[in-house]
Amino acid sequence: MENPENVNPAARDGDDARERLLTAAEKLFAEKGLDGVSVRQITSAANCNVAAVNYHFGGKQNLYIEVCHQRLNLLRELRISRIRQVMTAGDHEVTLEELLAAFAEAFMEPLIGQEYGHHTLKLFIREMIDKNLPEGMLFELLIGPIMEELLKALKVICPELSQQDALLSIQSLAAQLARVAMIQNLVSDEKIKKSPLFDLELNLKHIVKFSAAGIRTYTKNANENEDQ
Amino acid sequence: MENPENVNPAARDGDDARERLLTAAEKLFAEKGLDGVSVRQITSAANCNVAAVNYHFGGKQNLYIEVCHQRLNLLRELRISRIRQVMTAGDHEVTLEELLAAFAEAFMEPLIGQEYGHHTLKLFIREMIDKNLPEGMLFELLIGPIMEELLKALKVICPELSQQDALLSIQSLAAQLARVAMIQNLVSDEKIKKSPLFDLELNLKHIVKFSAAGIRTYTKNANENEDQ
DNA sequence: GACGAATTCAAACAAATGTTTTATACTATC
DNA sequence: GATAGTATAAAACATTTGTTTGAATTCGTC
Repeated sequence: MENPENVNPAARDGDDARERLLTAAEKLFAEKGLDGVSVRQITSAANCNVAAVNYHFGGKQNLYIEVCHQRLNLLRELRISRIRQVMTAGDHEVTLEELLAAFAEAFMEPLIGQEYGHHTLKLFIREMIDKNLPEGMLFELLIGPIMEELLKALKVICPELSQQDALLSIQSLAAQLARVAMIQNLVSDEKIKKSPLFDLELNLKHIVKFSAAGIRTYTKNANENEDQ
Repeated sequence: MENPENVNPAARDGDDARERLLTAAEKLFAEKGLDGVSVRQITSAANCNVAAVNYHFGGKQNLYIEVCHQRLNLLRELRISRIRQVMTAGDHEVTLEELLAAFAEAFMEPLIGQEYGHHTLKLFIREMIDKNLPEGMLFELLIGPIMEELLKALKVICPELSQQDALLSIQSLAAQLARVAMIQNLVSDEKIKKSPLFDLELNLKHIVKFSAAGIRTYTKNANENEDQ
């Protein structure tokens, strides 16, 4: 109490061991997954004892869940706020391409570039392959809310679009974005990365154009019936 | 020896230990990945001694590479032959939708349904996240040749399509298909699976329509310049 | 300064890992 | 039937794993 600014001396620079463990674990788990990292790797990266993980979190798995929880919440808020921001810009009617471009940016931004943002996608892909999180956590905390938000926005712009077609289109969009993020992060060969096909801007432009056309296929003939 | 039909008793039903190891390892590696499976799990599934892996393959990793090699070759031939088959059907001009649908089928078929085909996608996704195969093996044995084949077919149907637009479109298509395969395999919740959004046929129809529209965006205004 | 609680630490735990070793069984050839 | 080469087997190898223990240290509070 004597020091009103730093009541807890360990909190000097957020330097609690618990906090150090979280940041060290976040980076390591994202890189190599739950089973790819040993408790000793984490604790030595966090500069604390092996027992600290069990003391503060009650086990390796709990630490993993805690880390994912933080990351999921952050990611969700980033993306949702970006969608809302575009939809309420207000100076003019939002075009379909603008919405898709904004979502594409919101989708990609946390997944590429940053120090450990680089590995965030890895973490979630890994989670889809071998699940370590509680059932449904990924959907409830991330996928569900974002889909809902994008669906709402899409319906404003394309009112004729049926719920089902909208959802299918959203998933097509997300799939393409995930692929680009994957490639941006995972292709290590530098000379391949220079190829225009791996250029981020080019890919995003393509995906927006490609997907807008796909979506308009549903809006154009909403009352016709064209397939054979 | 006295039995002329089975000169080698171990070969009775292809029951070499080496062969048993390959099939057991294929299934297990696909499910859990290289690091997710222990040598003892493999050998006990193959009904042989722990040392057999090192004796026949010189180590766990070599066995993994051997398994992947087989699987990659099989997958590539399946898909390429399916593309060629459609393109040389010959009774009429192949439409864009027909090609896309054929590729979609060729892409999905080995990834869903079968006993261990179920896990093939897992194996490759895992390989993208943490690489255990020799550098470039995945691209050279699978992705590259298939892209080339599909590119060739696409150019026949859409001669106006530039090489770059064609490649981008192919990747958009593959990304969407990979997502569907992923969901088909990985979503365990049965009541979610019943949702029309997870219906395989519906998704494939959507992807063909959606992607055909996307591709035609490039062919329609090959000489115009429409984006602002 | 002293007390009790919270935290850190070195050490040890049992279990599981990939691989190697050494010995035993098999199989074909002479 | 003996012999060389191949295959299987049980056991031991040295590491590494996540977690627990119990003592030492630090903390806020009186």
